[in-house]
Amino acid sequence: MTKMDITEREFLERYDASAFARPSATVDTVIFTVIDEDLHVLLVKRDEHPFKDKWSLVGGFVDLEKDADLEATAKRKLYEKTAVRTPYLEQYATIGNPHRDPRGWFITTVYFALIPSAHITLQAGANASAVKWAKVTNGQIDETLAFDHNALLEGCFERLRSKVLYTSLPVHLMPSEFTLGELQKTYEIVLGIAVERKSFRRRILSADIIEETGEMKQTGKRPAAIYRVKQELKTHFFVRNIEAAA
Amino acid sequence: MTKMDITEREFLERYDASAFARPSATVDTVIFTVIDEDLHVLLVKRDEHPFKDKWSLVGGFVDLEKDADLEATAKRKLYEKTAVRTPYLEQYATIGNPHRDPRGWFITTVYFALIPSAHITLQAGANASAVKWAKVTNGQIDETLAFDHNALLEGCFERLRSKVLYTSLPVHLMPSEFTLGELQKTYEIVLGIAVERKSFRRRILSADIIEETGEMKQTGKRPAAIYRVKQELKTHFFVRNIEAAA
DNA sequence: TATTTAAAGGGCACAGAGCCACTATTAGGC
DNA sequence: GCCTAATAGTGGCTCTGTGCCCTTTAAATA
Repeated sequence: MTKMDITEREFLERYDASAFARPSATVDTVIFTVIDEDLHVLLVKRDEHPFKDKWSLVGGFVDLEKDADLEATAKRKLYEKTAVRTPYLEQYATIGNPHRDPRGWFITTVYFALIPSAHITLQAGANASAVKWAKVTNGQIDETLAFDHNALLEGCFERLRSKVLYTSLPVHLMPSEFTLGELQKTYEIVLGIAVERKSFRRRILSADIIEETGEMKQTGKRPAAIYRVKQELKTHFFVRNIEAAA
Repeated sequence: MTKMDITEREFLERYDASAFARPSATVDTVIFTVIDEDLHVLLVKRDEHPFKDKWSLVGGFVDLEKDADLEATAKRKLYEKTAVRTPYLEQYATIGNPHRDPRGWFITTVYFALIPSAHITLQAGANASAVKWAKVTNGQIDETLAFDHNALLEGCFERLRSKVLYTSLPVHLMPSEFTLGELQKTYEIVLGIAVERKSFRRRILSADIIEETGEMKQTGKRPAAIYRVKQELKTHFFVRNIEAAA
C-alpha cells in the first residue's frame, strides 16, 4: 500500500507527533483587582530559572494531561494563587516567537481576569515562593517583570480600558453588594478619568444589569442604596462610549 | 554545584526542551473578501490526512525556522494562496484542546484578513490541490470544513460584524479607488442590514480616513465622486454604533 | 424636453451623554 | 434643636451624532 491511498486511520496510527519541532506552550493571566482605590495586578516571584527571583504574571505550561483546554490552564493557575474559581476571564491575545523566552520558541496565550478584592487570600504555591499585588498606573507597574510580561500587562490594560468605555465589565471588580457611587469609582479607577455622576447612573440603571437589594449603606453621610448584580449577568454593551480621552 | 545555586546560563545549557510534552502549534486565517455583492471566505482543499480532500481554512504549522512569530506564519500562508502581502490582519483568538485534531493536542491561533477582491489570483500551492472562494451567509457556509474550522469561521465573522458597527474596517475590503456608495454597500454586505445613506456619508467623511481623488465614476446616472484611503490609514473608532439588529 | 435614476445634501427629530444646579439625608459641632 | 459639611440622588437643559425624509443635482434615455 502506497502513501497515496492509505486511510485516515492508518495515517493516524503511523503519525509521529514528535517528528516536527514544536514550540512550548504556556498560558499567562493578568489578574486585575481594585485595592484601596487603585488598580492592582497579581504577581508571582519565580523560583526557577529563567528569570529566577524576578516577578512575573501568573502562568505556566499547558499541562496536556490535566488541562482540558487553554482556559483550563488559566483557571488552574488562577485558582492556585487566589482560590478564586469563577472570575471574569477573557482571552486577550497569543504571542509566539523565539526571543521572548531564552529557552527557545515559546507561545503564550494571555488572558486577563477581573476579581473582587474582598477577602482574597493569596497562596504562595509550590512553584512560587511569593505572591503580591502591584499597583498599576496607566497600564504600567514599577517592577521590571520576567520575559515580555510588562508588555503583556500593558496590552491587557489597554484592552480593558477601552472595553470599559462601552461595557459593564467593571461590575466584575465589585464585591457582591455595592453602591452606585462605588461602582462609578471603579470605572474611574480603570479609566483614569472622572465620570459624570448623572450620566453614569442613567447609563447603568437603563442597562438593567443590577438591582437594589433594598438595604441602604450607612456611609456617615446620606445613606446610599445597595445594589447587586442581577442573576444571569451578561456583559452589557452600550451603544455609545463614555466620553473620554482618546 | 547543586541545583540550588546554578546560574541562569548553566540552567539554559542543560535545558532539554523535549523533556515536556508540548502541543502542536498551527495558525489558521479566515480570509474575507467581497465578490459580486457577497462576503466570501477562502478555502483550501486538504491533500493530506487527516480530513484528506475536505475543505479547510488557510493555515498550517508554525515553522520554527522560517517564521519570526505567529503573524509571520499567517502572512506566509496567506501569501502562498493569494499573493497578497499586506492585508488587514487581526488576531481573533487561540483555541487549544486535545479533541479538535485527531493527531492529539493542537493549538491554533486564528487570524482574520480582509482583502480587496480585485485581481486576486488564487494559487494552488504544493500542499493544496485546490483553492476556492465560498460564499458566507450570516457567518456560515454550505461546506462542512475540516477540524473545527466552521466554528472558527463563525467566530471570526461575529468579531468582524460587531467591529464594523463602530470602526472603519470595511475600507480594507475595497479596491484602491471606490465611491461612497460602494463603500456603503460593503458595510451592508458585512452587517447584513441596510444602512441609512445620509448618516453613513456624514459618519465616514467626518472620520477623515478617505479623500476624493478628484475623478468621477461614470455609472450611467449621476457620476459619483471617487475616493481613496488616506495615507497613514489607522482604523477609525466611532464613538457610536451604527443602529442595527442585535 | 421630459423622465428616470442614483448621488449629494438640507434640515429636523430623537436618543443618549454632558453639565450643573438643586434637593434629600445623614453625622457632628455648637 | 440648629447649622454645616458631605455625599446620594434628581430635574432639566445643552450638545453631539444618528435616523429620517425630502429636495436638488447630474447624468442617460426615450
